Amino acid sequence: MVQTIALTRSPKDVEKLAEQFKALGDGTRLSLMMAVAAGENAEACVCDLTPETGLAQSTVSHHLRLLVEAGLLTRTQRGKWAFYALTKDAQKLLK
Amino acid sequence: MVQTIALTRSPKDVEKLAEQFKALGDGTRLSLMMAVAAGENAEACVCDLTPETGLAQSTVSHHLRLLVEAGLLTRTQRGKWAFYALTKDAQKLLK
DNA sequence: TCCTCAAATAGATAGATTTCGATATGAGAA
DNA sequence: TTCTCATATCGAAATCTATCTATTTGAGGA
Repeated sequence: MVQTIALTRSPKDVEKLAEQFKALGDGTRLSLMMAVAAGENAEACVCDLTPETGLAQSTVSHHLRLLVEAGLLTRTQRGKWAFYALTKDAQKLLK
Repeated sequence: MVQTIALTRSPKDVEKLAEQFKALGDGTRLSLMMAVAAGENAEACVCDLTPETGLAQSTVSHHLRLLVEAGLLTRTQRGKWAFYALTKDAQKLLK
């Protein structure tokens, strides 16, 4: 029998884990996560992330919101800019 | 800077990884993966998996196909039954 | 206060996904 | 070969998702 994270979790946790996998299950969002992780101090603002994707700013904002809701990114407002950073959960799933 | 699997991969690999996360990003499929991992010899046939989900047999078959296509399950025909087991990739992502 | 700029939200649309019932395939038994 | 059973495939419906443009919000500077 193979030991997995999943096997140690309750049905509710399975849904949460599925939500996190789903959030990572999109090329654009996975690239955003990589860009955040690669950023200075392991964080990045929307202004830096948007050009890298080639998508509209509103689309990037939408994807970042999904990642925050899934518990994979944190959002911090500093001046006019919003900075995103990986959560512990994200580091665990991506390491 | 946070070290991640993702950061070590090429754009093509990122798409493959995103596909695998996407496959795991559904409660039904994640539960199927858990059921397979928990099965005897870490494998299970559709006949065992279908009742657990409460879904139609054709729906379960469809989800299993997606998991195979993503490289997370293998399929082996033995007699009339099809047995599914986790791949190395799946064990890595779920451990 | 008023302007500017970064980011979020709203609303719309094209395309993808989940699910089902019905049918087809394919392996072993008779 | 013909029957049965496990699984896969087909076709359709409802729902969800990714993306855009346009607009709004909200923070700092003038």
